[in-house]
Amino acid sequence: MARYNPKEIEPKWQKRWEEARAFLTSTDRSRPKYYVLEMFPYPSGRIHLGHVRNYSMGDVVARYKRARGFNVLHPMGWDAFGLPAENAAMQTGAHPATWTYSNIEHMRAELKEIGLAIDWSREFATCDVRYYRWQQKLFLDFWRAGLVERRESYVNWDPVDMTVLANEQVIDGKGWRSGAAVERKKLSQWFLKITDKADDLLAALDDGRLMGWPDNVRVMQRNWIGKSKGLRMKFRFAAGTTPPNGSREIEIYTTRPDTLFGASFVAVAPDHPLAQSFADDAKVAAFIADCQKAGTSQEAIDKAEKKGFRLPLDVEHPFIDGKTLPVYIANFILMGYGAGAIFGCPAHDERDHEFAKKYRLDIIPVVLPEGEDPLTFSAAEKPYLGPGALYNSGFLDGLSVDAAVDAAIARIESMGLGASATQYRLRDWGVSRQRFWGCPIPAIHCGKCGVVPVPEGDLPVKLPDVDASVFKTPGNPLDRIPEWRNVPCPECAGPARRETDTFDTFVDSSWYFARFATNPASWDAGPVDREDVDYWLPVDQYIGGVEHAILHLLYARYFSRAMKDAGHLSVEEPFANLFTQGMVTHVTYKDADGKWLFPDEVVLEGGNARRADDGSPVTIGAIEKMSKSKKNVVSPQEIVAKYGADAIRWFILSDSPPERDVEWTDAGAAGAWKLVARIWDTVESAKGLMKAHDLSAPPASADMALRRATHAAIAGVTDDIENFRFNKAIARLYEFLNVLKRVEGADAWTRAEALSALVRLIAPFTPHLAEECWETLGGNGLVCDAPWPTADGALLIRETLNLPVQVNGKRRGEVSIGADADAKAVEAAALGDPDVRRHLEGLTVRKVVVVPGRIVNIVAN
RNA sequence: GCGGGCGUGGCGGAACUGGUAGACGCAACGGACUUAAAAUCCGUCGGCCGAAAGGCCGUGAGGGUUCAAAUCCCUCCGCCCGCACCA
Repeated sequence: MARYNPKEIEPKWQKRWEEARAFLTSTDRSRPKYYVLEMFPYPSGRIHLGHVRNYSMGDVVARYKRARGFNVLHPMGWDAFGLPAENAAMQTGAHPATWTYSNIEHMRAELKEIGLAIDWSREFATCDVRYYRWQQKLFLDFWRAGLVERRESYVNWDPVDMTVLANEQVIDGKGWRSGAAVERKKLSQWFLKITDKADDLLAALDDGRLMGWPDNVRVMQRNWIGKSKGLRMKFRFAAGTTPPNGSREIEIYTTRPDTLFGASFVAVAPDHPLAQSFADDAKVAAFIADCQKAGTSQEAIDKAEKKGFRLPLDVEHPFIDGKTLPVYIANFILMGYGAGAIFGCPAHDERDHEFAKKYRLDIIPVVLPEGEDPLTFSAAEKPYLGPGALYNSGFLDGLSVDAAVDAAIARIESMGLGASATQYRLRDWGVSRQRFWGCPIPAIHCGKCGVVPVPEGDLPVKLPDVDASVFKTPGNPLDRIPEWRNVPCPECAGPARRETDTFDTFVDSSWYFARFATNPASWDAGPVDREDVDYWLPVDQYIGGVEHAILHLLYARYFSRAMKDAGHLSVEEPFANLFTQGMVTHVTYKDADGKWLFPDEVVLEGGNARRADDGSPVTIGAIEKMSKSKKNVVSPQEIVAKYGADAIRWFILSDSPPERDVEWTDAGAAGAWKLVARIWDTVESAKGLMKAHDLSAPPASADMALRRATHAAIAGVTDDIENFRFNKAIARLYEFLNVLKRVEGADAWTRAEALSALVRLIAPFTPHLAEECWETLGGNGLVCDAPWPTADGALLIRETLNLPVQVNGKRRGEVSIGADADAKAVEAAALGDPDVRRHLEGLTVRKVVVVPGRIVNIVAN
């Protein structure tokens, strides 16, 4: 018997697929469509096992759906703009484009080795002019449609990467890439008005449009959007107190207008115009500076004391004549949320309580918890946040919290002091980045005409050709290329300059799925082909890491809405079903000096580990996500070279449920390789068996036990793939294989049927092996074109059942009985079973529960 | 702090959503083949008692509902993820 050699067999079939153009997207629109998409990779240079897991899952779905007769779109491309290319340029002196495209070359070859059923004719990189020119066009469309805004704002400035970060890219006060402490800086920025769509982005999470999304992702997005309903209202300054800016009143936002009678102060953010208007006062300026200096890191926030600065201002209480409240600048008020100002009710808010205690302000309880005595109840020690009845509250007395909220809003509205308002935590999406390696924002700044869009006829705005040496200087090289930057104004033809900001790369990845859906023949005619995208979208199955639960997925959802508004799409939700897969983990190793070691620097012996070179002891550490810094990485190339792509695909899907983390182990990979060899041995000994039999109708002599196992495997694997339970599908295939081995004496026809099914069932997981087996057995054509096997329902129904019998809930015996036996017959059989009778000795049967087809329980005492 | 999730053999995990707990794989152990090893094949593999048949216990802990609980309810304990001064 020839040993299975993946090194020869896998490239052979990859070549055959390519020659047969097996995975080109069909234009046949008579069949139902199925669009499978995995989040496209950033071309960092190498494929890692996380990619392999992601793309293997998508490939199983794609191949399975093809076999089920769907017209499948399964594309691949590159999220190719971004900082690492510029960092590489700085370090190695290679131009970002050179670096990026050479990485793509390399990674494409690596992906092809995995044997993915991808239509490579639709491949593109987001840094291709052919792609990003249409992104510029989309932006101009959005601009025209009023979805774009340019405004001055404080931005999160990453001093190491020298760029602006979105709020979402600031993690614990640090830049998500550089890890540097983020600073605040005021800049003119381009914004996409995602908050205009906040309501619909939120509504779709719950109204059934995203039923195919995991709950946790929907929850995360809901929290991120952070809708709250409340009241925007004004407090008038008390007579004799006026701020330097001359304003008469201050606007605040609250979700607890019911607690207005418990108000004891008003506070504004350090950035608030009111606070800023006192900036000439050295003490105020010092306080504000102090607030801004305080880090935004997690630790800083946790430790930060509530601090306030008492302004020489008071406001009138809206409901209580003659009562005034002091006004503070407070460090815990955020300018970016609500009105950047609040009223404080210390009795019913944690932060206000802390603040009031520090500055000895009144703590007036106005909500009485049920069962408390109004005369003795106090919130002096800690604020009360729960429900109750209003008291100490004039016209609100006796109302519930909810009713009081409404009543207070109504009163403020009738007084002309404010109106109910909805607030979102979500901010508009700042898309400007001060980087070279991104899509240029198509705008021109003219001293006379202001900010002017680049005329569509002048698109694309291409990145200039630059020498790689320009990246040695920090900052944005686009600022330093006058011949690119200086252009005539498109409106007045006077001297003007180009926008030198480029788009956040999340813009690039917000519409790539629509581009893939467009036939490449139409790629130069527009961003998308309307007919194509209307046919293919939404993506039927999107697969990727949960780390994109908020940013990428929210932006893409927004972009679909914007594209719909601009007339490019018909769907607002781009991804009908989302699957978030777990990470690939591996044990970590450290040597005696505490240095991380690569797995291949370590030798394992029993439960111990030593260094491969000098034999010194190694500590086996935690199982963690594979990362370069911890060196617990295994390269897919090595595994492919050792065991082949099929084994790697099989193992990475077999060991854990796909949504959970999977631990990569050498033993597991070796086990998968054994499985490949085992299937091959089984098939090779049955060479030509399929060709020798007409499988359309079973002969009378067919082995029923094997036929049942075959059809149970078909039904089970089908169900498991449909439900993304790849680990269970694989377990069933092992079971089936075990049966196949046990019944080696079965007749040839039934064995042919079994193997024909087996090979098609493994094809989505181990496609090369499946092709080789299919050919060996004498199947027609390629197995990737073969129809999915169908289970014969009649063979799934057992004629006789083995029913367990319990006595008082404990299993005591088993009866074999016809599947059609009625409850009486089952009961009689159960009571007649010798094992059962033994356990019933001396007892009186009180009740017999028969669960049809499942179990019998006899209650006796 | 708020929100979400999870706890099952030595390990990854099954258990048809209340019906035989531990499928399948990995590891381990025993055996066959071999000069030997690798590979392969056969077998054992939750704990305790027992020679065996069999019995008792067992799904983080404790309680409850039910003929029947890993699954539902309550109270704890532990772990993971997301958000976090959002008024």
